Amino acid sequence: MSPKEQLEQLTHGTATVLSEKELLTKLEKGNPLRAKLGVDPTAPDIHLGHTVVLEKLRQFQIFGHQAVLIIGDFTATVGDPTGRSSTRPSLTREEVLANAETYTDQAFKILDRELTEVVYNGDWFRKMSYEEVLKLNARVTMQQMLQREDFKTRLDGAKEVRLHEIQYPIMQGWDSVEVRSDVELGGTDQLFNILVGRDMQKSEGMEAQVAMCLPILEGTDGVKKMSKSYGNYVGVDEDPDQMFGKTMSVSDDLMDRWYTLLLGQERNETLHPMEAKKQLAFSIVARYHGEKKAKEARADFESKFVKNDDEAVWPEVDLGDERRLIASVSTAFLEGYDVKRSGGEIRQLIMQGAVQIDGEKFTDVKGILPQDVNGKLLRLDKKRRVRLL
RNA sequence: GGGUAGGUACCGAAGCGGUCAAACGGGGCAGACUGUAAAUCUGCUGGCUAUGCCUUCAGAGGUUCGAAUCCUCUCCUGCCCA
Repeated sequence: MSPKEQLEQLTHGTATVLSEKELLTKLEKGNPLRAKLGVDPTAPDIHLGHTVVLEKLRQFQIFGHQAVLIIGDFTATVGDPTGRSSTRPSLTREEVLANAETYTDQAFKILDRELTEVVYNGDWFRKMSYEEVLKLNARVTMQQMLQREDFKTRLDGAKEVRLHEIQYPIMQGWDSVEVRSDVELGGTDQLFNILVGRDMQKSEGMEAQVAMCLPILEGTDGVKKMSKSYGNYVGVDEDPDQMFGKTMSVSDDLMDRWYTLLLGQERNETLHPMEAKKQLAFSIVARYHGEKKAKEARADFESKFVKNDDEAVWPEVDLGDERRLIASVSTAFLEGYDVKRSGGEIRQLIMQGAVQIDGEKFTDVKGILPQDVNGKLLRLDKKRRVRLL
């Protein structure tokens, strides 16, 4: 493939590339590029948001370039302030290392393990002396740091900004020097950090890396970026049914975003939106679990929510001798869905008629279930039911 | 270091001696409607063995019949000054 063709494919789907011209020049040299991606194992699970950039890195691999995955075991203990409205909690080293392991395992669902160079930035940062740290700090001005939107809003909004937080971009930048990256990938929110990397490399007499930013994927709520801490994520490790279900719950607008960012294609406007969404959900599940599981997930979804099929498979819960409504619903949530609901929440569900058996609503908070419930479906809310034993 | 304003439920923000489990907004959850969409309407949103009981208004003490509200000390943050 010619450098020009590569350039075209590599930049496809990106939000910003600084600069395409530099990237082309690098490609024209004919050597494999070192493509860097830094990840902070602050949470162990990789979700669809991460996959946007991971898939891009995978593309570099396919084209014969060297993927360099930096595990920010050191930076994670600081916490990336990017886009944050408050200081991140610091993680202990143990937590970080544990997270790192599950993280890489999941990342290799997308990347080729054999072709990926994995490094830990603690390897160089832990050895650094204060003197060296100062030297790095001298290369960035306070003004540059303060230009950042996230810091500015926090300062204006009288929110604290801790000094260690401004170290983050500096450290990320230094990573680029250590791994001698030619390109650094990241979300658009990483642009500033990646640019610091360019400065760092230049002042070390290296050729500056190209910054390649990918769009940020919104989470299931359709507003905030997908993130574990916002609880709006779909993890690549989630079971097929959940993946399918979560995708089905997104808004139509968001579906379009997911189509372009995750599948790299546009949604078929001639289809009914729901059908289009089912296809999206199918593709996502198939990518991480295979076509077979995806088909099953779709069939399962349809029997549960479209056909309202009595034969559908629901979690099974044994109530034992318990027949009091509140207690029964509580154990159903806990054992069937691993969800803790307080008595108050359950009372609400009951009063509003969410709790039903065979279409019969139980609206009395002090109510009691019939003695013989064996095999019956207990409806907990719109989306959840359990089969009683 | 000095001055000053503050720390209230998931978040923002009222309350400034009893009627406060704490207004209001956002978020969240649920019901109706639907396509597990959007919009809209409605209800709920500290916990419980629940016409009552228990734990909350930064923390620890204290005053009072009674405190989120008053006093003392401690911790934390903003702003101004140095």
